Amino acid sequence: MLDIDVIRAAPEKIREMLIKRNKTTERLDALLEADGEWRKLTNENNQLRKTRNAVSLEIGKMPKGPEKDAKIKEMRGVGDLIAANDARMAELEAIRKDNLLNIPNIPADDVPVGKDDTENVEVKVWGERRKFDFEPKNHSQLMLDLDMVDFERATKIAGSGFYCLKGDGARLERALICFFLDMHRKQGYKEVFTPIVVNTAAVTGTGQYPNLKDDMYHLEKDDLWLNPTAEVPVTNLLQGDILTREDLPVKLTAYLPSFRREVGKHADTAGIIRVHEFNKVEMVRFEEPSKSWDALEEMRGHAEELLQLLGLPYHVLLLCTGDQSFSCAKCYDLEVWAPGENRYLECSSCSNDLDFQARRAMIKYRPEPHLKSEFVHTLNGSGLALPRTMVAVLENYQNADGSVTIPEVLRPYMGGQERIVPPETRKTF
RNA sequence: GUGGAGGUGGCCCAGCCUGGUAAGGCGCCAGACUGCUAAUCUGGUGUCCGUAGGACCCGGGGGUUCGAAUCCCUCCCUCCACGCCA
Repeated sequence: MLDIDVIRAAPEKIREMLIKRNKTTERLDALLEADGEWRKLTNENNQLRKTRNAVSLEIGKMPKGPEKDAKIKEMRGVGDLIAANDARMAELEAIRKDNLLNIPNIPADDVPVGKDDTENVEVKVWGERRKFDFEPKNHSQLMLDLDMVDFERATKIAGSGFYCLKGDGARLERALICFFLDMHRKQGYKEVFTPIVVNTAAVTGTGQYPNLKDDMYHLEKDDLWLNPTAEVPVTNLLQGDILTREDLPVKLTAYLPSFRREVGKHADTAGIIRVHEFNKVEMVRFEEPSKSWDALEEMRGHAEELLQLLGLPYHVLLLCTGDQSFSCAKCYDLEVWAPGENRYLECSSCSNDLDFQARRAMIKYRPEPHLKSEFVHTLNGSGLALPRTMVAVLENYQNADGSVTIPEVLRPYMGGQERIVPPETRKTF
């Protein structure tokens, strides 16, 4: 959520921003109109209340009689006027809030202007793409051949778009999670494990609600949402808090399942690249405003380190204005190379949201004990999304005989195992 | 789920029964004073509209009233006890 004062001061800058982001400006116009009328009525009601407060005090001291009755009657009329204004103001505030909550963050100055994902800018390429002397399989085939996954049975119990890992598939998943969390701990993040369902205040705080509400699973009876990304529960842990400067930076990491309805996105890929439920390890940071840009670069480095230690080639994209998500001011995507797919797969997004989420979730800090509290800056980055990392591991580390070599950094988490090999006999489990 | 207690500025807490427009303390800041960053005294320390000034704020929402922290309804949360339970 943007600062209404900033919008009032320079509405034309906000208009330009929306156009750069490839968004309409209707909401801005509606917001400004509602705000103008709201301010007018606010002043009007302030005057009416002032009168009523003074007269009410007099009434309390007056003796019974026609004079007192007349005053009471007069004040009853004033009360009606106030109530009428209040009703209109409530409407205006709802309009204002609805529009304010639906206006995206302002892209940082160094974010390239572009209409969609074709105009993102590649800022870094890391690693050598492996040259295969055989035709590399895609992950789906590998996982089936190695008996690591069962799509049908997952569909049976949950529907299409879900999958069940088994055997070395499940163990590799767990190894990756443990590796990511251990690395983030070394990088200075404190591990948390939060609830996987969150309330509407939480999804509003980080900006998924209302504009992405159709992509989240909603538990109607309890009005709760299934976690769409760990950014939501983890960032909102500090909802409503006022931190001290000594508290900052707060660096948290969490492993959490994430749920996406993926409405309108057809499953263009068989396998586990786009699914309704997937695991993700996330980094979330709360920073002093002056330090958030450095923190973004550092956090991106933390995510990159994981891919480097896994020995997976990747590149880094700086997202353009048209492809940026709603809440962020600047965002890098890390895409890992998947030779079986013959393309890059997005496995991390690292963004600085500035005070956009903090203003929604009321997360503040006091620069000094006597100074007024200010909003913190929030950042989040995946480190990393599991399914696509697993795809990259399997496809990059596959061998001609159909086996997969386990990257060295993961072996301690798999009891020293070095390879995943096809099963000798096929049994149900 | 049942019963009880509770939710008041950054923190603690009074006021509620009996409606009259939020007291006090701690912390922090400024000023005064004093050898002193200590003690003491004075003032400041929530949000909104704003030039002034004013309005609002007692967990959220609604109601009664000229006037609600206070009375009524409703929802949420916390603590304690009991119940149920992985």
